[in-house]
Amino acid sequence: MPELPEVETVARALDARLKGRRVEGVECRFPGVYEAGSGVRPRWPLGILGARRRAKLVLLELDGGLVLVTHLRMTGALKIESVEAVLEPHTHVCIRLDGDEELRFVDPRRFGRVRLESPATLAQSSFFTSLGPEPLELDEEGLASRIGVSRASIKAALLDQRRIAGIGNIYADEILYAAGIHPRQPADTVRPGEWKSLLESVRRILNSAIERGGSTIRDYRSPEGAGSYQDQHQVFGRTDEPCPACGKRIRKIRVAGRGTHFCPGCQPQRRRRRRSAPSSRSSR
DNA sequence: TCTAACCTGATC
DNA sequence: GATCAGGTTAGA
Repeated sequence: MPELPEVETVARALDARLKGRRVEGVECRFPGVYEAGSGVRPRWPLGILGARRRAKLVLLELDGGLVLVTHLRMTGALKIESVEAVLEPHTHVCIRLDGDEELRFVDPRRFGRVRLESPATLAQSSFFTSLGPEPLELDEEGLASRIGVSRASIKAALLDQRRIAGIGNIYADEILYAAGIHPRQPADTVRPGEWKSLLESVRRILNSAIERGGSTIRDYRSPEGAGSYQDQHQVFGRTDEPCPACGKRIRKIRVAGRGTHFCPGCQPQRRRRRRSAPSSRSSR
C-alpha cells in the first residue's frame, strides 16, 4: 500500500510526535512480525532521536545507534495510542512509549515487518541490501543510467527497488502518464530527450503527493490522518473515465504483474526498434 | 523475467 | 464463489 509519499508522511508525523521521548520495550503479539537482528540485546528504555524514511521503510532511530525499522508493505499502519485504548484487530506489535502510550503496528494481511537493528546488523538487513537510490535525489543522468539500461518495461523498471527505491504502483502510473510514456515501453528504448520530462514528472508527482500527505484509497492512514493526493490522481483508479487532457477513456491493463492505468491517447505505444546488430547487451 | 506465494478483506 | 488490492521475493 504505502509508497514513498505515504511513508514520508508517516515518518514526519512520528518524528514530530516521538522525538525526545523514550521506548520502554517492544511486545510482539504475532510470531515473526517483530524480530531483533541477531545479537541485538536492547537495554530499555532507550531515547528516541527521531524518525525518517528510506525508500519505503520507516526508521525510528534510538540511542546507541539502534533503529526500529518498519516495512508497511500493503496494509501496515503505525498508530500512537494510549495503552488503555482497546487493541484493534490485527495489532501485531506494541512499542511501549513513555507516558502510558504505545506505537502500535497494525497489519491485516500480515505482510509487513518490524525489525530492531544495531549499527552492526543494519547494513546486512534484508530490508536494505540492494536498495537503489532515492528518486528525489537523482539527476537526469542518474535516472537514465539506472532505468534506461533495463530491457524490461519502463513500469517494471520504475517499480524495481534495486534500480531506484520508493516508487510503487500508484505513482508509477501517475508518473508515466505525466511523462506521456506507455507503461509497456521497454525502458532501454526511452529516447535521450525523454529523461528530462520523466525526471520532472518523478519530482513533481512525488513532491506534490508528499505535500498532500500521500494517497488514501483504502486503509492507509498516517498517525495524523488520511492523505488527499488520491483527489489528484489522473489515471490511477480512473478506469473508463475520460482522460483529463484528451478525453479518451483511461484503460487498465496488466504490466509487470500489476494493474496498470494509462491513457491510450496521451501515452501511445511505441514498438521496440529492431536491433541493428547482434551486439552484446547487459541488463542491471 | 514471469508466476506463485505470502495473508485478509472488500467488492464483483 | 471468484477476483482484486498501495509490496516483495523465491522459484521456475
